[in-house]
Amino acid sequence: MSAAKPTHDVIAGAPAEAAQSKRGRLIRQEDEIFERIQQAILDHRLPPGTKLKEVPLAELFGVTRGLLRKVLTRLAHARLVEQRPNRGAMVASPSVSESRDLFAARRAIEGAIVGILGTRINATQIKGLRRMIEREQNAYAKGEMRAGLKLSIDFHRVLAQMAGNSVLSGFLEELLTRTPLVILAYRDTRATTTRCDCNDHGAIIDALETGDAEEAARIMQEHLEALEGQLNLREDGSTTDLAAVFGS
Amino acid sequence: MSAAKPTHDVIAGAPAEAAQSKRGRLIRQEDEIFERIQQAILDHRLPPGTKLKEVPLAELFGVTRGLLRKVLTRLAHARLVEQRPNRGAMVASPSVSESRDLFAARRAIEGAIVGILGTRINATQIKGLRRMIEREQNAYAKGEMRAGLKLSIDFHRVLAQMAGNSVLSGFLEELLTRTPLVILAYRDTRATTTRCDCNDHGAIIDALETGDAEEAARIMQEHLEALEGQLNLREDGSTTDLAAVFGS
DNA sequence: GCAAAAAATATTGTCAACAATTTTATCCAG
DNA sequence: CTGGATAAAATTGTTGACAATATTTTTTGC
Repeated sequence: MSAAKPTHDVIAGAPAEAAQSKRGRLIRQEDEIFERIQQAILDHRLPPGTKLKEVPLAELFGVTRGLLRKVLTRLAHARLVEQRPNRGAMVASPSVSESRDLFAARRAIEGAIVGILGTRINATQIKGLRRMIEREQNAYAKGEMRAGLKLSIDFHRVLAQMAGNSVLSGFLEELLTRTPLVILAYRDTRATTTRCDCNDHGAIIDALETGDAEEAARIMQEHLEALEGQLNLREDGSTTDLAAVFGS
Repeated sequence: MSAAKPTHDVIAGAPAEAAQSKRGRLIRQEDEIFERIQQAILDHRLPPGTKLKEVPLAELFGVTRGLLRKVLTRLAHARLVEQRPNRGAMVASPSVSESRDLFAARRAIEGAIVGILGTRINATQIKGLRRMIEREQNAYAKGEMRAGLKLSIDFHRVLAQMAGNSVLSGFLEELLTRTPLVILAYRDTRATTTRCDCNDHGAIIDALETGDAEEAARIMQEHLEALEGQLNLREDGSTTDLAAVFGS
C-alpha cells in the first residue's frame, strides 16, 4: 500500500478534524487542506508532476470530492497545481523560463521589501531576525535539513511581513511556495544541497541595522542570484536534444 | 427593470454563446464570463460593493449557477470580489491601506519592468508604444474617456509583456484590474478626472529610447505617485471620526 | 506475437434537488 | 407608531447521482 499510494503517505500529519458546527467551520476545513498540501510542497515532500487524484485525496482528508475539488482549484490559481480539462490535477512543473522569471520577480519584490524596511525597521525586529538566523544555522549545523529549510523560508516571509505591505507580502508568499518546485525540478544533481546561504541573511540584517537600505537590497538580490545559480536552468525540457543525451 | 436590476445592465455586451461541443468549450465559457466581469471592472462600470447574486448573473450569462459560482471564486482569488460565507459575493472594496500597498506594489513591479526593458527594448517596440500613446491622447482629446482609459491601461500592460517576465506581468495584470476599484472608492470628488497623465507615458518611452533604464524607472514611479496623489487616501473607513463628520 | 480496435474500468465534470443560512416581511404588544 | 419576536422569502452551500471523458485492459485480425 505504501508503494502503491505514495501520495497518501507524503501528505501526512494529523487528520483533518470533522466539522463541529454544521456550517462555518467548513471553510476552515477547506483552508486546512489547502495549507497541508501547500506545506507538503514547501517541505519538498511533493515533487513536481505528482498526480493528485480527487477520490483518494478526498478520502485521505475525510471530505467530499466536491470540497477537495475546490481546494485543487485554489491551488491551481496559486500556480502550485496544474489542472488540465478532464485529465485532473498535478503538482506544477515550472518550465525553465517560468523559473527564471520567478527568481527575477523575487529579486524585484524582495528588493523592494528590503528597501521599505530600511526606513522603518526597529531594534526589536532586528533582534528577532537575528534569533531566527541563529536557529537556522543551528538546524543546518545539526543536520536538520527540513527544520533549517523551514526557518530559511520563514526569514524571507517575516521580512515581507515586517515591511507591512500586504500586497507585496501576498505575492511573495506565492513565490516562496513555488520556489521548492523549481528547486526540485532543476537542482544540480552534483550539488549536495540546494538552499539559502545563512551568511547572506546575516549580512542583510547588518545592512538594515546600519540603515543602508540600498546595500541591503543589493545583498538580497545577490543572495537570490546565488540561489538561482545553484540550479541547472540552462535548457528547456521541450528543446532537450535526445541525440546528445544518448551519446553520439 | 432597469432600475430594479442595475447589475444586469452594467455587465453588458454580447450574450455568452451556448457551448457547441458537449465539453471542452465549456472552460472557455467560464473564462469568457470571468473576463467580461473583469472588463466591467476595468471600465469603471462595476463600482466597489456591488452585490453579485448568483441566480440573476447565471441567468444573464445563460449558464448554471454552479458554473457562475466557480467564476465568482476565481474572481475572489484575484481579489476583485469579496466572498463572505453565506452572504454572497460583492465587488471588492479596497481599504485605504490596501490601496496604498497596491500602489507601492505597482511602483516596485513596474519599476522593475521598466528596468528590464531598458536593456532589451527595440526600435519596433518603441514605435508601437508611441502609436499607442498617440491614440490615447486622441481619445482623451475627443472626450472619449472610456477608450482613453482602456488605452492607458493597455500601455502599462504592454510594457509588462514586452519585458517578457510572465510572473511579473501576471502580478501586474492583477494590480491593473484592481486599480479602478481603488480609483472609484477614493477619487477626490473635487477632481474632474482621475487618470494617467499621457505625457508621463511619453517621457518613459523617451528615456527607454535613450537606453536610460534608471531614468525610465524613476519617471514610472513618479507617474504612479502622481496617480495615487489624485486620490483621497487620507483616512481609513474604520477610523472615520463621526464627530468630525457632523461638525463639532 | 503484435498492433489496432473494442470493451471495461477509472476519473473527472455537471447538474438538480435539497439543506442551511441570511434577509426581508409580517405581526403584535406596549 | 416603535421594537422586537415570528414567519416567509430569498439566497447561498452541499451532496449524490449521473454524464462525459480519459485510461487501462481485453479482444480480435493478421
